[in-house]
Amino acid sequence: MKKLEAVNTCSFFGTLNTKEKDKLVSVSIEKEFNRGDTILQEGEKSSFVYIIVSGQVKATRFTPEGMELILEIFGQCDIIGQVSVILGEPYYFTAAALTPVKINVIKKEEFVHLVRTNPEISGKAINNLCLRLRESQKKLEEFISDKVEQRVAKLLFALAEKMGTEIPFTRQEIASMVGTTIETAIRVTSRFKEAKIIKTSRGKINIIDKQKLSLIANGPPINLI
Amino acid sequence: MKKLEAVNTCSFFGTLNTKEKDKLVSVSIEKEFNRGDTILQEGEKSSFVYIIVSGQVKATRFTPEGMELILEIFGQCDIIGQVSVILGEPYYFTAAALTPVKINVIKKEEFVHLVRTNPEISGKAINNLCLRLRESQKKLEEFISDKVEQRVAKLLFALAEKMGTEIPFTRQEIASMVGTTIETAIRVTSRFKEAKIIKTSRGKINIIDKQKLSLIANGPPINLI
DNA sequence: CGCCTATTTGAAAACCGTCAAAGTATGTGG
DNA sequence: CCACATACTTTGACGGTTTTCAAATAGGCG
Repeated sequence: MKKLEAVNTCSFFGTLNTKEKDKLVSVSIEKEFNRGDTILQEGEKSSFVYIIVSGQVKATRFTPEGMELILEIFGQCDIIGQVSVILGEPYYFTAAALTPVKINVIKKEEFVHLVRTNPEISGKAINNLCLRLRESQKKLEEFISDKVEQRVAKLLFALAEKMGTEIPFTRQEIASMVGTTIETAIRVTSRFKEAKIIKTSRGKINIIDKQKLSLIANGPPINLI
Repeated sequence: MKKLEAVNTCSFFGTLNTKEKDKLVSVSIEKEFNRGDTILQEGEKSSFVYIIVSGQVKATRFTPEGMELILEIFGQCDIIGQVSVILGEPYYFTAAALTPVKINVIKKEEFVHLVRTNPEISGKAINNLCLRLRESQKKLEEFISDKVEQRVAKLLFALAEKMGTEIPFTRQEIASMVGTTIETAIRVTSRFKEAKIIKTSRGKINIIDKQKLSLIANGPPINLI
């Protein structure tokens, strides 16, 4: 009964009764992915939702010019493909594993039915969508009012809050999250390193001075040199 | 029974039975606003949702540097304040009437109860949130991959689709919708005018050549001069 | 007519993307 | 254990787009 793992772990399904959980488990398939694996691809017909049991997943889109944009990072209990399934459109982004990932796959019809018939679940879905909408709107505002340096500082600060002071992303991924090029991301992080705010190594960043980071993120531009 | 107007007009409430509609009407208050009036203010406690019966409303935020950003334009049947009410946070933006507006005001508790107990309504809410999330994510991508000229072209094209070829916005509002300054908005629209794509007058823009607009919006940069 | 707001234009500077080239860690196979 | 391949990181120079600051013009309304 390994599949119960997701159902029991995820707050999203916490309120189901035993019978409902059993049904959910019976219609779901468990899959595993390694770092880098593609879970679903932009443009594919959206026939399944994917519930993350463990691990992290990035949702990316590629602009016509080939620039990667990371829209969201999903973690435990997040549901991937929900919006596309509900809107009846092809998957909007490509989802790829950032770490080894365990996932429960549920058929579109089962998921929709579950959301339709279970008020607790639809309530959770509404909450979740509200949070994501806010996040997206906040990012929009950041793009308009912040320089790249501030955006990177905000990102690193938020990631540090969420996953600890060691941040396992490449400069390219940092760039894709703040919507810039790898070169500028490197130049910005290099300045942070100069200022002893972070330490860098291949594929990861360690936060040393979170306070200074939040100063840069929120305050006016600060002269780092 | 004027208040029934909103309830009957809005697809959001179309599936309620008579008794439910009556209840909704009994707990809502009808209000009217003139262009420029503030309907709700960012930071206020979110105690009501506002259902637009007629007219248009802009949702704006001001960056710390005083730059205005128009997040969304709401129209008939849209619900303002929904996300803030559901998340239990203060209003996230300021809503101001773009035209004369009729609105039904509903208490937070009544609205939440309605969404919780009526599966049809929660379904509609989920749909609505999914659409808004997609919109927001698309805008994010635009900011990263498009120049101002393309963003303005996209905006004008979309507005023309939605409200006809006469677009009743000032250059400042155009600027706030695409996240730029009024000066660049003016420079871009002036170039469009040169190229006979639009005509401009104080506070409004008339679209002449929608096709060329969509070329600029989607295609590669085009030399206008 | 006079005032207020919206629009316009110019010039300089900031910020960031692009292109090109080189350096450096990590792992693999011999 | 070394050498090589690969991917990640770094740096410099240049140019294009957009912001900023400043000042002038024009439309609409009482």
